[in-house]
Amino acid sequence: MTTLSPLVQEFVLHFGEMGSRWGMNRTLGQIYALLYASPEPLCAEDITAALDVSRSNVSMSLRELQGWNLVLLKHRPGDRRDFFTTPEDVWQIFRTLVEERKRREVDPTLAVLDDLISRTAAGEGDRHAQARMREMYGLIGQLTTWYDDVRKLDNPRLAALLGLGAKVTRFLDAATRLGPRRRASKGETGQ
Amino acid sequence: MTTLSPLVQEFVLHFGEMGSRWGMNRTLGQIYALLYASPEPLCAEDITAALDVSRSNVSMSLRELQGWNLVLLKHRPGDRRDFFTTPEDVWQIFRTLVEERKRREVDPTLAVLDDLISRTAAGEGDRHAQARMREMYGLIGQLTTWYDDVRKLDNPRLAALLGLGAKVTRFLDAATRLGPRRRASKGETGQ
DNA sequence: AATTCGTTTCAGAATTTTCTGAAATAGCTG
DNA sequence: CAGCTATTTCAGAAAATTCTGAAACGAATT
Repeated sequence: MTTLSPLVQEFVLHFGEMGSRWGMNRTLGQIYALLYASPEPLCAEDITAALDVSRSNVSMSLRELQGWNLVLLKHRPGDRRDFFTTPEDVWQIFRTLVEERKRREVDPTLAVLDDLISRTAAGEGDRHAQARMREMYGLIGQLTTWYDDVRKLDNPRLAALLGLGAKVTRFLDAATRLGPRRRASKGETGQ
Repeated sequence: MTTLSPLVQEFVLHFGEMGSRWGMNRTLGQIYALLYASPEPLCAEDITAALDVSRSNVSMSLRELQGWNLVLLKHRPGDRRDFFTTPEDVWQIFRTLVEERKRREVDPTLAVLDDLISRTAAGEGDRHAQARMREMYGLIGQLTTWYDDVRKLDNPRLAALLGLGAKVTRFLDAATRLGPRRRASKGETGQ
């Protein structure tokens, strides 16, 4: 990793560390960061040199990152090597990331809950457990349908939604007739 | 794990597997699931028996789950053992979970980006890298301020926001004067 | 102050995940 | 098709994480 400027190097190392927390691994995070920060596409050999990891590791990681849609393949005329970049639009990257995490972290759970809830309960304990599972299923279901809606927004509208922030309550109150904001009463956490 | 009904057992095992994908580990996930599904609080010994993991592992994991605010300590009169449950309100659990992930996954990155952006660039490459970092910083910043706003909503209002789903565009268009929904034009991905 | 019951700590064992290097594969080019 | 260059695969090495058992600790009780 000797050819990188200290600035980029720190960026890359940080993403390496975060990689593990984001369901990737160190190399995946580092490669992504390197490509993200690089002004032009890099080939596998460049990456090997820059990060000082084995050529095969780079190859496997690039393949996986392509599976995540987080890196793109580019070709140069008269050069048969593969070059790689990250998508330009950070919003698109964000959408991809969320989509991917939903697929890996949420969907399987939803499927299991759906199955378990429909089983016939064997006793009082099961009955209670199923009630709890239904609560969880309901919550996750609401979140995912909301997400499915929001996901369809184009970038300007998504940005607008984010920009709205707290002001969204005004519309909510108007739309749902909850009336003006009350003090939290017993039984509501209020946050 | 012989004393659990098949239904609860499957639930527990699934959460064990998912645990790893959610930044926990298997035992953490299993204990949480067990407590979540259980009709009443359990003590550490109960958990050891139910999951067939070592007593010390249960102890450490309970401590960590308390750190995540995902399990609560309960006491019974005339019994000096500690008993544990999960918070009742699934919304609260969800809030906790998101908060915790933000703290672990987002905040550190934001701090690093903030630092790196303010450094003086050593060359053209650094200049480009910093521009990219600013893009990323801007996106994450927007997301977190939005989150900070939404987090303050009480449960009914949060539910209302979710219920709104796609209809939110109407308010957005009204609020931002973007005009009626257009076809995506060049430079917008549209999703 | 010794006993009992419950909890915590921590070194190292067991397991899982990640990474490497050597060999296989694939696809041009002359 | 022989010779290159670039890429991929995969068994096992290396590293990181998770788990255990034995011992320490703490606090109430006799």
